[in-house]
Order: sequence, then C-alpha cells, then structure tokens
Amino acid sequence: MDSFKFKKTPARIAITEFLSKANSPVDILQVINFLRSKDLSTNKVTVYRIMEFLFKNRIVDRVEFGEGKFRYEITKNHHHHLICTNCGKIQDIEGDFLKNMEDEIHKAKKFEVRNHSLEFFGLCKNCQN
Amino acid sequence: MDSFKFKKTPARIAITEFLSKANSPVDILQVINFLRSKDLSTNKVTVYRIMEFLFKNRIVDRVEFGEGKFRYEITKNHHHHLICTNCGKIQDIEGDFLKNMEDEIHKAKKFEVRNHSLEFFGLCKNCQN
DNA sequence: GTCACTGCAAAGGCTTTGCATGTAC
DNA sequence: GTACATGCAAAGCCTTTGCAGTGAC
Repeated sequence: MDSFKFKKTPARIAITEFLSKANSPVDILQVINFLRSKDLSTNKVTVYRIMEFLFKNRIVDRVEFGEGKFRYEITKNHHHHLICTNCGKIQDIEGDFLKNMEDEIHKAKKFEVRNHSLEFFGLCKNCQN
Repeated sequence: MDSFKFKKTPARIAITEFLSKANSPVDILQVINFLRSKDLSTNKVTVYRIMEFLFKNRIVDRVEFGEGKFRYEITKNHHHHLICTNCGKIQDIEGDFLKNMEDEIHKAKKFEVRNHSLEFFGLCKNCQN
C-alpha cells in the first residue's frame, strides 16, 4: 500500500528499491555508487536529503557501527546486527530479547525505554580460522 | 598502580582526572571546555590525540549515541547507558545481561562475539511529565 | 640529550544549509 | 501552476595528518 505522501522521483524510487534488496545496512557512498551504476547519477546532497526523508517517514532506519558515519536499512522486524571486525560482514539477528530488561529498567530507574540499539562485534564464521 | 608507560603531561593528567570524575560519557568539546576552565588550554588536536592514546591503552572506552560523534568514558565494569532523548541526560546501567544471548549467537550463527554495544533511548524520570 | 608529546596549519570525511532551477502532481 | 525535489556551491562539524618545536624523563 502506497500510503506515503511523497513525489515518486526516479532517485527516490531507485534508492528505495536498492535498500529493499540490500541485505545489510548501507552507507551513503554505496547508495551513490548504486545510482551511478544505474546511470541515475544523483547529487550527493540529494541523496542525503532522500535518506533524511525516508528516515523521518520511518521507511528506513538509521544505524551506527562505530565507524563515524551512518548506515541505513529498510525498516523491518526488530533485529540486531552481527558485525565482523575482520572482514566487515554484517548479518542480521532477529528477535527482541530485551523486553524483560526494559521492564526491569523501568522499575529500577523510572526510565521509560522507547528504543534501543544493540550490535555485536566479533568474528564471523569465515574469519575465525 | 602506574603500569601505563606514558609521559605524565599536564594535559593528560587533567583529562584523566576529568574523565574519572565524570558520571557520563563526555565528548571532545566538554574536555576542551574543562581544560579551558583550568587554564590549561590545550590544542584541540592534542585533545584528540590524548583521547586516542587513552582509548588504545584501554584507559577509556569510546561510545556512540547516534549523534555523529564519539564520547569517552573511563573504562569500568561492563555497563550500558540510558539516554534521555528529551534532556540528553545519560545514566549508567550496570551488568552484563547478554552472555546467554552471545552463546546462542555462537550456536546459531557460528559468530564469535567479542564485544557488543547496547544503549537504551527513552525518557528519564524528569522528562516523563 | 632523546624520544615522545604538543601546537599550528591544513586537509579529509561526513553531513547540512541556502538559494536558484527543475519537475511531479 | 504550485509546491516540493534537485543541483550546485559553500560551509559546518568532527576528526586526522604532517611537520616543526617543546618538554618529560
């Protein structure tokens, strides 16, 4: 269902498709390179603005992996990431394991959790030797 | 015990003291402002290098809260953070709740977890109305 | 005296802003 | 035609690098 109020420009359509097919969070450069490969060369600033638009409209999530930049992924079921510190591979891990913890936090600290970020860093199967 | 091999310059001493007393992760600007208030005005580049030095020597941890910049805190017992999205207050929450989850990840994905980051965003006691 | 630390200048990477032009509707 | 999207230029942050000078040991 197309409930989003936005103009369907070529760049927005292409970026949304790209993100839908990506199997891990992508950064701005990856988006730009994808657009170039499609001969849709879009100005970098426009890409930033499209990502901001998609983020504000909850079409994408914005994540940070300690790289000093943001990555984006299509909004989907709650999940976390396994990030290989050797090869950079990023895997999803499904599920929300922290409900109990959030209840405990509310009791102990009177802090009302609205969101959380959880990323695991380590070695993927291929990088363990 | 002083097992770290480094020169005890005024800036390093002051920064380490400042971080030891801070009760939440500080950013570079806060460090610089602290040094200014002590009439120890240290060049920004030097502050970055000191933070890098302290981080590499595991004297401080480096964390990211989705702000597009790093924050630093003295290395201490494993803990996570409660970040108020309204007033910016940051609280610690002690404990390592994820050991079981990491074992499950290893079984299910053959991914060897070495580290993780977990931050909770929401409303602190004062900001809930 | 030596080597590591610092300061200054410059630049690099990521991201945002202002304004004029273009385009989806 | 209008309002929103884009492109271009510029700038704003945060951070890093190179090199010469300084200071802790």
